[in-house]
Amino acid sequence: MSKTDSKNKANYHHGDLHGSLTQAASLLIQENGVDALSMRKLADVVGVSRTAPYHHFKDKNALLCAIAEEGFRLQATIINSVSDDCTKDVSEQFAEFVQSYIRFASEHPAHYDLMYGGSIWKQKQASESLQKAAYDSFKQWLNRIESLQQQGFLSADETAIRLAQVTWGTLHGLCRLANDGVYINQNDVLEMGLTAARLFMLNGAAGSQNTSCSGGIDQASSPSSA
Amino acid sequence: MSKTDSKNKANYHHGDLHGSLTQAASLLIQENGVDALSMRKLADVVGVSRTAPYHHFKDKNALLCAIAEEGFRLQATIINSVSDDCTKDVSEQFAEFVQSYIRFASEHPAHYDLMYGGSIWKQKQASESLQKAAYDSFKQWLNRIESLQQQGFLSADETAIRLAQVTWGTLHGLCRLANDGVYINQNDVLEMGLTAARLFMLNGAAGSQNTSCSGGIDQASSPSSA
DNA sequence: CTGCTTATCTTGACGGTGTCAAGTTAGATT
DNA sequence: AATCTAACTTGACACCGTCAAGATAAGCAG
Repeated sequence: MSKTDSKNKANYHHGDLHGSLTQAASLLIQENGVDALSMRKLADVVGVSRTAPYHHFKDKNALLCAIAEEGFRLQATIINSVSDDCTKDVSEQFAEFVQSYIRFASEHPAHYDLMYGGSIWKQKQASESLQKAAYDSFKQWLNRIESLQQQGFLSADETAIRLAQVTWGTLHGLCRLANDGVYINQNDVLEMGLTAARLFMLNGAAGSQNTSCSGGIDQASSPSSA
Repeated sequence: MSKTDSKNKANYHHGDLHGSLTQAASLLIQENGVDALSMRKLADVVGVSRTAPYHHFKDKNALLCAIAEEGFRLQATIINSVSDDCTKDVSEQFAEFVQSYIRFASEHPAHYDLMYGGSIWKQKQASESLQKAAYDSFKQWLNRIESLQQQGFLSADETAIRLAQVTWGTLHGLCRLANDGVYINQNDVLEMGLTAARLFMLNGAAGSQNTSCSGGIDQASSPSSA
C-alpha cells in the first residue's frame, strides 16, 4: 500500500526534508540544468507531495538561493585546497588558481549559473546570506589581486578593485561562454584563461618569488561600487 | 461585434503577422526580459489567437532565434556607425569600439541575452542563419584584433584567434555581469571595459597611427576551434 | 459565377508549471 | 489523555508551450 518504503517505518514526517531537497535539487539541476528543475518533480523525487517543499523554502527562488550558496561554499573549498602551495612561484600559483576556477565552472555548470546568473540576481532577490557568500568570494579574489599588485605582477596604474573587477570579469566571461555553449571545447577555455592571465600580468615583473604565503586580509568594498 | 477595429475591414488575415510578431516580441522582451515572454501573451498583444504564431515560427525557439538574429544586425549597424572614423588614433578608436559594444549590451539587454545566452545556444538549437550571424560578428571582431596586432598594439606572442577569444570574452564577461545585475553601475562597466583595453594593449606600442583605414578582410576560423 | 486549392487563423485539449487555502497527520508537551 | 504545533497532503487556480482538427478567406481554373 505504502508508496515509499525506503524506511520501513511510516514516513509522513520525512525527517530531513530540507537537506534532502537541496541535495536532490543539486543533483537534478546538475543533470538537466537550472531551467529543468521543477518544484513538483523535485518533490516527487524526494517522495513528498508537491507543496511540502514550501514549508522549508518560501519560494522556488529561496531554494535556488540556497543551492547557489552551497555552490559558493563548494567553490571556496575546491579553490582553496589547490592554491595554498608555497613551493611554486607566484605566477604559476595564479595560473593554477585560474585553472581551478575554470574547472569548477565547467564541472559544476548549474551551480555556476545560479551563483552568477541572472536568474537570481537580476529580477529576483538574492537572499541575504547568498549576498554575503558572493561578497566574500569576491573579497577573496580581490585579496589575491591586491597581493599580486603589491608584488609588482599587476599594473600599479589601476586601483586594486578595478583590477579585480576586470580580471574576474574576464575569467567569468570565459566561463560563461563555455557554459552557455558558445565555446564548446573546455581545453580551449583553460588555455584562454591562461592566456588572459599572461596578458594581464606585467612581463618584466621582477617581484619577489616567495613572499609571506599567508596573505593578510584587508577589507574590501563592494564589487559594484566605484 | 468585432474585437479589433484597427482596420475597419475584417482582419481574419492579419497581413503581416510575421513582422508584427518579431516587432511586438522584441518590445515585450525588452520590457520584461526573455523569460517573461510567452507565446500566448505575445499573440494576445498582436491580436491573434494563441497558436497563430506557430504558422510563422515553428517554435518559440525559432522566434527567439529570429530576434537574436535581428540583434546581431542591430549591433552591427550601431557599432559600425561609430567606429569608422579615421581622424582618431587607433587605440582611441578601439576604446570607442569597446564603449559602443558595452553600450549596446546595456541598452538592449534582452537582445544581448538572446544573442549570447544559454537559452538558445546550449540545449536548444540555433537556427542556421543565426549561427552565421554570430559567426560573422565574431569574424569582424577578429579582423579588428588582427589589425591591432599587426600594428603592434597587441601581443605578437599569441595567435590572433586566441587574442580575439580572450578580449571578446573579457568584454562579454563585463557585459554579462552588468546585464545579470551583478555589476549594477553602467558607468563602472564602461570604465572597466576601457581599463581592460588598456591592460591588453601593449604599453610601448609605437605603431603607426593612421594606417589604411579600410581594413582588409581575412578569413577566420570558428570561435570555438583551437 | 462555381468549385477547388491553399495559406491563414481559431477552438479545444493535454500535460506541464508555481503556488495558495484548507484540511490531515503525527509527534511533542502539558 | 488532551492539546498544541510543525510537517505534510489534497484540491484548486491561473498560467505555460504546443498539437490536432476545424473554420475562414482569398486566389485561381473552368
